[in-house]
Amino acid sequence: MGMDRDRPIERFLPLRPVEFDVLLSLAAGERHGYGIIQDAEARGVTAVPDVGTLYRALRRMQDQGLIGASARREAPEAGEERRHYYRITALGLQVARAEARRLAALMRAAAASGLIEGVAT
Amino acid sequence: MGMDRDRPIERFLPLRPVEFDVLLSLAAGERHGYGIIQDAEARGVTAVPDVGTLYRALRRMQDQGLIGASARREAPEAGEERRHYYRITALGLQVARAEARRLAALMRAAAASGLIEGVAT
DNA sequence: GCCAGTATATGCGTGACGCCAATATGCCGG
DNA sequence: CCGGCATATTGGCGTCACGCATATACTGGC
Repeated sequence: MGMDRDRPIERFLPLRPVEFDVLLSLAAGERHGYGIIQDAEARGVTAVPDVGTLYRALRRMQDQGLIGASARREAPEAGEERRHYYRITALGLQVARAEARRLAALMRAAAASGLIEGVAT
Repeated sequence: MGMDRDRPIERFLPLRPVEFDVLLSLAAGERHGYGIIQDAEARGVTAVPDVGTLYRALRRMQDQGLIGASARREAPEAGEERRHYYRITALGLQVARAEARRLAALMRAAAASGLIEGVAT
């Protein structure tokens, strides 16, 4: 699987934008693909991932062990039969945290360069 | 140049990791390619862009009008003859700010999901 | 019946990526 | 003084991810 026994976390950084979107949504709870897109739409106006990009990213990230299929898939309620639910894995959580740290460092540098003005916490 | 008369800023979002690295370095002042790499190395340990990726991104971003060739190129001091200096453009600054806002929103969502612990401002 | 929304998947062409090698200069140690 | 390391940029090569479009299918409203 190309698992790279050592350096398991940094191997994935920097995450592609769509990948961080996915991990961010799944960190808040189980979601299906379309729900992740709706999350992105609700979060900010700009930069909603393309559907093709999203679904392919989901499969890729599943292969990499960053996310996994949810058990909810096995007991679908009414109206969600078509949905594929995903959950974040322990590895995915570690990677997401590492990426968040990277972005935080970037934001600090951005603030130091005067790139950020009215961005409240 | 494929300028896209309307929606000039959002067109570029989300920036690729290497592109934000570049704009971030140049927002702090003029730099040459290798200097940008050194900036990234100094900033955080992880995720330093590959040289090929960096130099290709520089040319691409110049074509897009995000960065421009510096005037310093015309009057090279001793030891910097080989260097190509770049500066951020007004457009590049706008794009960098928009991306910083996007990332800030992402960080807020990350914090809400408990992804961030010890990340001080 | 049709259009819009929900939900996932795939084909296609372009282009960005990571890795590596080439080129060239300056500097320092042995 | 010569080999190696840091500096500095460029190009080739193969792979892969992207954006766009289309296909499929179900639901609900008008």
